[in-house]
Amino acid sequence: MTETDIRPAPTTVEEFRDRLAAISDDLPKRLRQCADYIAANTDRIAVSTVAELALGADVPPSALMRFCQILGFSGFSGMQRLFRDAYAPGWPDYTTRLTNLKENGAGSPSALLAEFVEAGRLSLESLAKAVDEDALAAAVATLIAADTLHIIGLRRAFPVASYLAYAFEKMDIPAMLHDGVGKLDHRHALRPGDVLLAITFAPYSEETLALAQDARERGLDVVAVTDRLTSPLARHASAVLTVPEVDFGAFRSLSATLALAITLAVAVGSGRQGA
Amino acid sequence: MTETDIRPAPTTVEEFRDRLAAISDDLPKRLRQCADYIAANTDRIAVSTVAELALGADVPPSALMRFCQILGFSGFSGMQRLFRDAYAPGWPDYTTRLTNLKENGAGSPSALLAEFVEAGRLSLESLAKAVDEDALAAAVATLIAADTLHIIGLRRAFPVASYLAYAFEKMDIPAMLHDGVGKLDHRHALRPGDVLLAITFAPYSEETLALAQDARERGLDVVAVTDRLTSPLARHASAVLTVPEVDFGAFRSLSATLALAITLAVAVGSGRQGA
DNA sequence: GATAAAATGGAATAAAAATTCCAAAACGCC
DNA sequence: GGCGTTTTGGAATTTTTATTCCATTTTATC
Repeated sequence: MTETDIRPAPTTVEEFRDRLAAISDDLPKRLRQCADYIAANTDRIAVSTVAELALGADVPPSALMRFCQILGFSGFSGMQRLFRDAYAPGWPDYTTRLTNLKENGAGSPSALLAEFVEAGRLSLESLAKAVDEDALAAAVATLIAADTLHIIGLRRAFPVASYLAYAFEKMDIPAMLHDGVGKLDHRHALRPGDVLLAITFAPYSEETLALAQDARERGLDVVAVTDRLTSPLARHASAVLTVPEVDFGAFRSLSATLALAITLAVAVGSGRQGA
Repeated sequence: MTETDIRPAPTTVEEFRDRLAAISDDLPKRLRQCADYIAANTDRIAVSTVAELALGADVPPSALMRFCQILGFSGFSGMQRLFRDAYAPGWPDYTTRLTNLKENGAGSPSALLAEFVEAGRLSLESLAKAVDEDALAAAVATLIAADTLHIIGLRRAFPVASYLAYAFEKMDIPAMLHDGVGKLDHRHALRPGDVLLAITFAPYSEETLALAQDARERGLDVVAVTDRLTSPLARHASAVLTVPEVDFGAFRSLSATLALAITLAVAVGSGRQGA
């Protein structure tokens, strides 16, 4: 580090992140530790002291001070001010409300709702954290290039499949929902150039796996939405998207799966528009 | 204030609020100011100094100190520690991740996903805040007392309806999904003692409204899941549940609606079990 | 492997914040 | 309106926290 990069301090959290990313490479060992720890714990800056953060990053306080100055602040206090001002906790009374709901007694409808809301929220958060961006991009690319989309998802995955069918229809994308009504077998509808979008979670639906295998054997691309990379569906798929859904009791929240589904739909929709 | 109420300090935000509410009445002028300001700005305790809060409450710092001690803390630092620690969960780096996803560029699949995840989360939070507990309890009671459940929800509400049908089936509750396949009209299946569970959002589906009206005219109870109390569906309903769903772009996240749906299903399921 | 430059750790210092204490003011009661 | 009690404001003190500085170690270069 030379002292030539005395640039003005970031004034927004955005700028802060940019600066952090920009300098993170080519930084000596201890300062790198600071950068890594701060990047992973940005949210704690507002409520911690130099000593606490230094302990967390496993560096002496003076190293952290130097780090703040390299970022352009006059010191730690300047950096902290940025985050204290921007600080807006996610509990403007939401957490309180949840607790109130649960206090109605275990098993009461309100308490159940609180549990499912929480399960949904956790699912969404895990999805954001765990999503494989490359796999997502690959799946979207595959779907954009397809002629007709075939969608299958049965039992608990059926709501997702039907939502996808609805979304594709809205966007004038040719799509066919294989819903198993009347035990009809529509596999002859799979034509070269088509793509199958299959959704299933443990215990995996036989019909879904069978259709995926069939599609694969005919040379079609298969995009899989499932719960684990080791899912049997993954074997037949060219792109696999996993969704870490949190269950409460016997029921899957589906929030995360639906968020992923609608993302696929809209991404494919806008991708095709441009094409 | 006498000094006899030296009770132990609150150890959770809940306890804090309770204590605050308990003492807020019968407090001298300055301390009352503290209580009011703190109640309205609880979220800033973690990131403020005594001086800053005192300024905000328009009292001298020493008054705020006294206030902290009345609450049971040894001083301001003790109170602040509670909020700094409580703040730890919530976003263990979830927000960071969201920002990263969005940085992939507007319109990219990752950025879209971030938006939908956020929309889902907001929807769930609003649901928790806005849910009418009495209406929910009433709806559950109605559904428990029913002979057969009829479920209708078309277009964007169809995933919800199908999920409900799946859940009821899993729990051996007699339920019939009116899905409009083949333009078949199943209204003759509505029999006295049955209940209709109807779901629709603006723009409201004609078929759903018609079936609800029909059911109502035959004297059946109708439980409505919709977006506003003034929805046309509400006119035909004996119990109305509203879901404040946040949209992103043209698409509804459905997270909150599904959470509500699954709550209904499980509450009804356990209610019938006990009966 | 010698030399210069950079990086580091920790002790010393400065600054800021929290906390106490008490004299003065306000209040309630007779 | 006087008297005891409670409340108040602010200055003094203590504690915590941030920051600087420099001797020592590490690293890079030749």
